[in-house]
Amino acid sequence: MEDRYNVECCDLVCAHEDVIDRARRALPDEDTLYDLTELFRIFGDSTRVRILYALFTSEMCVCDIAELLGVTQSAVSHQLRALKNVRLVKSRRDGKTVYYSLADDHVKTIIDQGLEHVSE
Amino acid sequence: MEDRYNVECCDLVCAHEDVIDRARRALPDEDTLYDLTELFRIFGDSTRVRILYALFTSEMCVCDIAELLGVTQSAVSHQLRALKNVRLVKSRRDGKTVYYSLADDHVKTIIDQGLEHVSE
DNA sequence: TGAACATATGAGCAATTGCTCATATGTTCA
DNA sequence: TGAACATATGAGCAATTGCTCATATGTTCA
Repeated sequence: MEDRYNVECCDLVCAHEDVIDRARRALPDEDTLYDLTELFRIFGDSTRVRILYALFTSEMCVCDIAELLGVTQSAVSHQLRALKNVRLVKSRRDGKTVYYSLADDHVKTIIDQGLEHVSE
Repeated sequence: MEDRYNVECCDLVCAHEDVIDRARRALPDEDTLYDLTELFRIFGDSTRVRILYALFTSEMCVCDIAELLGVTQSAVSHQLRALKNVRLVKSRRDGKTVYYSLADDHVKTIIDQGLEHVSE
């Protein structure tokens, strides 16, 4: 059952078992890790980040976002779905038009943290 | 020169020009956007996030990280380079061994913000 | 200096991603 | 109800990505 003895790296040498064990306990569980990376993956595309920036100013309909960014309505719609899946944006329908807005202000906090890092 | 009249989306209707103009001014410049999405893209992979979590506990050598995560030394090395490119980790050499550690505590802040969002 | 070892790196491949195109769905209004 | 319109969605494709394999680079020590 215990497989910590199986030190295969680097021809059985070098491994600092204590450090590895400590790190292993710090690793997040599978589900948390999945959710977390999925969330950040969403921030890793310029079209999506542009959409989020646009929504900082006010809610917008799909069509307006498409015009603003110079991409297809379809592309915007696909990306909005991705943003919605991770609950970064929400939508409301008004007649034929669907307005999208930021789900909460985590978006801004996360982007600001990122900005702070890159602008050092 | 002015091309705001060119409302091509949705058969020339629907566009809320004021909203679009306001949003356009809020968009980040090209370089900032590039740096920002590149940074978040790095957080969008589970191997890289696992490495960061491991480094939360202490500095570690490449070999230890490889054993911890059960991936190749090569894979770890490639990912560490990516993490280094965006200045999330730094390294120091001690003889044949290279120890990696977190570059600063933006890493933790960003991940914590992400966690807070996904665990709502 | 050369053998041993830790790490870095390039090539190549399967999997993923973001887009466009075509079309489906949902809503309004005459 | 059906035409008009805003949005959503599936298929398909080019580009990107993360891995492994092979090997190069850097360091120590006898």
